[in-house]
Amino acid sequence: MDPTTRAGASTSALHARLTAWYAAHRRDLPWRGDGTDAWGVLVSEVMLQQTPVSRVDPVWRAWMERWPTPSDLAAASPADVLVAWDRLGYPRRALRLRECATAIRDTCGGIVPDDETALLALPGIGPYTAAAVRAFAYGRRAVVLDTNVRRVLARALGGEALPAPSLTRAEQDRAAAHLPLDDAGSALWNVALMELGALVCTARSPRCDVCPLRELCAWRAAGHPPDVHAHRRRTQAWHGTDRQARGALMAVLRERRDVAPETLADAWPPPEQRRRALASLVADGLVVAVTDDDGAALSYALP
DNA sequence: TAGACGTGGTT
DNA sequence: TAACCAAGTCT
Repeated sequence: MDPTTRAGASTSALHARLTAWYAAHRRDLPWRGDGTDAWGVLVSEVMLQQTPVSRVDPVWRAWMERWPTPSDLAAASPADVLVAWDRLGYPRRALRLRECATAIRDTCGGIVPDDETALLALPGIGPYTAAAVRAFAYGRRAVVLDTNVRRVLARALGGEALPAPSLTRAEQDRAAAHLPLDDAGSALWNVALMELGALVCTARSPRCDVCPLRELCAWRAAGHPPDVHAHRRRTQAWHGTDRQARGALMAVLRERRDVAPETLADAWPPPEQRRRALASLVADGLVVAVTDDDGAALSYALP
């Protein structure tokens, strides 16, 4: 039996169980509705980058109501976009999404492209989001490898508790080898795999007892061995970091849009760290400084 | 390629 | 409580 046949047979058994489970347990997320076009899917994917579904849901609904097309968002001010982004986090994503909308309007005729090269050329769109738009918005065959899919495949096929810290070539090859060959089948495979990772095959407490793949799972067959990458994972510091300072300053600016330097001093007292955070926010285009003739800051505002 | 980049719920 | 984790991208 050649490798292609083996992979095909394995995929077939997994696919049948996975799709049956998905049909019964899929969530009715707003961006999965029939009324959602490619722009809506793209917006949802950018918002969902490193951000839980529950936080994205209300923001996405309001966003699509306000800016239903790329041209609508492109015409909005950065300040309005940042305020609407609210507390989704990583506010640079909001700015990039607006730049993405501008690029779609100016270079793609206002239509979200369906080919990988054009998608990857857009601001804020990387390998995952490009594949997700092709698969979920256009029903095309694409290797969708987000954190959920990586984890499910690492367990079911690789027998490991968790995937490596960063995406490997071997993982991409394995995912490609198991992807159904047809457009519709591959699109369903992708969304079902992702949903299983989100609802059952979770990072912390996987619900193996109700998993549709349990009889086929290599990790379960191996006795659930621990994560071999554990020693390489380092936790991200937060308290007292410049990152936390940036977040505190942006929270004030979202609320007031334009504030005196003293107001920001109240929001983040340590002067040197505040200066550093503000400088980086200005460099990122998230904040603008209004200065007098001597260059002293009179106020800070959203762009 | 490793590190930077928000925010808040869960364990 | 501190740490972990969430549909990644960019530099």
